[in-house]
Amino acid sequence: MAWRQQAVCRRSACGRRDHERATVDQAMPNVTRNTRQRSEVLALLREVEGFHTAQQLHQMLLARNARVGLTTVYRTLQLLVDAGDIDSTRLPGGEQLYRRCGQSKHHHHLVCRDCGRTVEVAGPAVERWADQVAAQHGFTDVGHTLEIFGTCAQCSR
Amino acid sequence: MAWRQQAVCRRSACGRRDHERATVDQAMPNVTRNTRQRSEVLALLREVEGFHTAQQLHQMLLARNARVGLTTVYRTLQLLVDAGDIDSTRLPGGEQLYRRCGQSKHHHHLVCRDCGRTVEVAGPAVERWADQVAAQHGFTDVGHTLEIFGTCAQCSR
DNA sequence: TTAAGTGCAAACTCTTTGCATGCGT
DNA sequence: ACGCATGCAAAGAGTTTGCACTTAA
Repeated sequence: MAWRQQAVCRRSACGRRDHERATVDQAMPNVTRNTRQRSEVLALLREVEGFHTAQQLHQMLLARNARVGLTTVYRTLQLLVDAGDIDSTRLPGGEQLYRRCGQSKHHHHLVCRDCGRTVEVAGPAVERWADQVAAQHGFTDVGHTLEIFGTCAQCSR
Repeated sequence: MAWRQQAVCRRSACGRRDHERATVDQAMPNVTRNTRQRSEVLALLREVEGFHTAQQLHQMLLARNARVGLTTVYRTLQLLVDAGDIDSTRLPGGEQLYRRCGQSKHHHHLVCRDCGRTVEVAGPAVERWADQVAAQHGFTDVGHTLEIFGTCAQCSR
C-alpha cells in the first residue's frame, strides 16, 4: 500500500493580496488562465468563514447560480493549496477541508462535530514542540496536523 | 453534508492484559463471542509493530493463511477501537490506521511519509493545552488529533 | 437451539482521471 | 489558432451495509 506523498498543513505563505477588490476578474496566482469558474471559486472562498469541504463549496456555488463543475472545484482547490493560498486539513471522517487563509500566521482549528463551526486557535508552543520532536528523531521536511474536535456550546444544549 | 459523529483520538484505556499468552483462544474484551477470525486479528495485532490500515492487516492475515474476510477485519477493528483496546488515527491521505496500544498513556505519532515508520511521542502539555482551549470556547466532549509528518533519516538519504 | 458473527456482493462517499468540447490569451 | 481549462462520466480507493449462511455458547 502506497503511503501518499502529501504535504500536510503546510505553513502557509498565504500571500493575501488586496481582498477588498472582490471583483470577478481578480487574478489567480501561479496559474496561467483566469476563467469564470476560478473566479467564482475564489469569490466564494473570500466570503465564507472557516473550513468547508469541496462538496460543500460546490453546493454553495450551485446555490448562488454559479455554474461550476465539481471536478473544477476540486482542481481549483488543489491548485490553490499547491500555491499556498488556502489551507487544507482533513477531518477524522476522512473528508478534506479547504479554507482561505484568514491569518498570515500558522494556526490550528477547533471544530464543532455537529455544525462544523470553526474557531481558529494559535499554538506557537505546539509548533515548536512538534518541530523539535521531529528533529530529535531525525525527521526532516516536517509538517503536522492538529485539530481539536468537540461539541460547541450551541449544539450541546 | 453531515458532519460525522466520531470520537477522535480517544484517550485509550488500553487494558493490556498478558501479552505473553499469544494463544489463539484469548478472549476479546467487551464482546460476547470469541471466534477464530477475531482471534486471528488479535494475534496479528499482537505481533505487528506500529500502525497499519485495515487493508494491510487483511493482507497480512491472508499471507499467513488466516482466512478472514475484509469486512470482518473492519468490524473487529471498529469493535476494538470502541473498546479502547487499539488506537486509531487517520493519515492525511484519508486512510484509517489501527494499532495495538503499546503504552497505557495517551500519545501522538511521528510518521514517516515515505516508509510509514512510526515513532510514538508523548505530549502531555499539548493534551492540556487542547482541552483548555476547547473549554475556553465552550466546547464539550473534546478530542483531538495530532500527527507529525516528515521524512525519516533513512528515507531522506 | 438461537442469536451473534461471518463474508460475499453491492452500495456509498469522496476524489481523481480520460477525453471531447469550450474558451482565454 | 493554440492549448489550457472545463465538465461529464467513469474509474478508483476505502469503508459500510444487506442478507443469507455459519457457528459459539
